[in-house]
Amino acid sequence: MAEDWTDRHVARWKDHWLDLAFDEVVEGVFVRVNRIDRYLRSAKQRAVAEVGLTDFEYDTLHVLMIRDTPGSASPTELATELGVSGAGMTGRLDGLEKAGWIRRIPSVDDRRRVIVEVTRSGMGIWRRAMGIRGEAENDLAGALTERELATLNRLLKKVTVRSEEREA
Amino acid sequence: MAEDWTDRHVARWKDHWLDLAFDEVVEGVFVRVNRIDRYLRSAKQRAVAEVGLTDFEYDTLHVLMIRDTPGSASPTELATELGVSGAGMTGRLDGLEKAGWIRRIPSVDDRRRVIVEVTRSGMGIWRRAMGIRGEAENDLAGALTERELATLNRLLKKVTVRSEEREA
DNA sequence: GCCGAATACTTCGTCAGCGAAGTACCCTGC
DNA sequence: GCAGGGTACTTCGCTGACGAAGTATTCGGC
Repeated sequence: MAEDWTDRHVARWKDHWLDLAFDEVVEGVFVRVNRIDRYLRSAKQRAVAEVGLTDFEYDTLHVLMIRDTPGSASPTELATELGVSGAGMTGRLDGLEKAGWIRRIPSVDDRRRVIVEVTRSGMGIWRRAMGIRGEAENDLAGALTERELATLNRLLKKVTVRSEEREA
Repeated sequence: MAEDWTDRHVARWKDHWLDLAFDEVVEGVFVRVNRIDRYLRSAKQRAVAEVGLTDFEYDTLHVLMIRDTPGSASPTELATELGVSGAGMTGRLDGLEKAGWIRRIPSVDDRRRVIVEVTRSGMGIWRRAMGIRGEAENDLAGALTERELATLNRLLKKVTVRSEEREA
């Protein structure tokens, strides 16, 4: 197979930094993981721009939708899942609310709380972005056979399982 | 094997969003790629904080070092490789220069140009961060046998090759 | 049943980054 | 040999995010 960016990266590294010990295969795996993630991020950004959302507006709608209670959450929950500060969340929600994609509803049983709910139009625009985004993923996946995809998935899971052990 | 975050994500998705067609394995692969990348990003951030660098300071030193002419580049080259604007690069270099990790040298043969050069202390701090960062990668890689790692690398390369075709 | 601690969210001041405009310089064609 | 266009970097005004402080509400112990 022709060489990719990672091959060139690894080759260059070897030439210049012989003294910093590293395993070529390990380096290759994680650089490629990073390159794929980066590619999909930019594909996502294009999808999202196409329907008229910014990156962070989409992200916020996305975590709001893909949860046990789809389309409804507290600002704090969203902030945690998005890895964003409470203050940042307030700012995001202000924008989304003004655009009409979500609404804030004061909780009746605990008046400190606010419930964030997606609107019909918010759900619509998120779904359109999702569709375009899925195309890019399926296209990439097409580089592998079904058997290869299953193997890849199995091996990646071994890695994520360990990473989640480390996080715990 | 026990379930990971991605398994739960896929299961939840299936329950709530049957109508948005998607392939479980494809979704699994790319969500896991994202989870691994995210884990390594946060591991990197810890490594980098430990030696006293911010994320973007490390990134800048890093692209300055891992190139054909290690430790020397123009601001524009760095900006392109980091995906940052020219203005942003100026700001980063100001900080790095003040901290004594790089210096700006005016080019003699083209006085519009500036050459960014890493200093001895800049190289030292970058290397320390690299070492800690490498430990996290090797630890994750330990979840797989050498044979599995090689297979994973081969399959990932098939995917990156396609992504690079799409980018061209 | 009331006081102090905890919780949920917002406001405020600051920072890194962006795009656009500005400055300085080089190069090409006439 | 100089005018016009391009290049390399910096400055400027603005935006999204952060942490810390502020406001409002609930909870827990006595």
